[in-house]
Amino acid sequence: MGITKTFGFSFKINEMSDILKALGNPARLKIIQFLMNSPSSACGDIIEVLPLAQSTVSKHLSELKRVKLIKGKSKGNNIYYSLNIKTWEKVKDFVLTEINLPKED
Amino acid sequence: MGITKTFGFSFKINEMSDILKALGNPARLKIIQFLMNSPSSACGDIIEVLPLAQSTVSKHLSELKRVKLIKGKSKGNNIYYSLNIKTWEKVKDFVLTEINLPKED
DNA sequence: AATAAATATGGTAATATTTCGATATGTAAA
DNA sequence: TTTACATATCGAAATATTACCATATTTATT
Repeated sequence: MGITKTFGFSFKINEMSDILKALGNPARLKIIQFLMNSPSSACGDIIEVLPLAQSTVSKHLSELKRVKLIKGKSKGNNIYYSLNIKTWEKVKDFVLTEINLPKED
Repeated sequence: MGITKTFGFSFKINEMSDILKALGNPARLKIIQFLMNSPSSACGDIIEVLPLAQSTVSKHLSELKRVKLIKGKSKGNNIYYSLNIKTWEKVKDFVLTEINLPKED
């Protein structure tokens, strides 16, 4: 089908998998990494570091905005993107605490 | 297209986004969570906790195996799956250190 | 108001993903 | 070696994703 079943899963699992899916793409992951190193970057600067067309990058930014991993602010002629720390912390918390490693290997 | 560009991205970004993509699905994320709480579970037990057909779960397990998030061991009539700690640690490291949060918000 | 610059959106083609039922394969037991 | 059980694979249909070009929108400047 191509349609992901969400019924029968907890809200938390669905929410987190949605965020992780957004991170599961080279372009989007690189955008996140870029924004970590260069907080509040103009859209144009992000486009520059990616090997993709402007319109493609724009769509990736939209997707990251949708899951609230980033936020954009208009300033003059540009839009400056920055990370949404809250969501990133959510990911960290999930990876670190929600899912606990067993003792053995 | 549906085809993800990997050319122009570092190996690390491509590798990590591949792993994160595998985690970015409710069924697969739940499998991981389940294996955290019940290390070394029989395939059948995993199938039981998911609202999906057996064949569908099998494919999700394959995908998790492909990115080395889990490993399976035959034992008698069953296959027991467990987490691949190394890969999970890789994810944790990436989230914690490769990507550093900026000070500001 | 016209122009320019930055970014988003629409349209579309190619490919990927998810799901299921049916079937195949493997593994142990009778 | 038949039977039963557990798991994987096949085949197919529906939908999703990614990418691009072309164009629209937005915002500031002239």
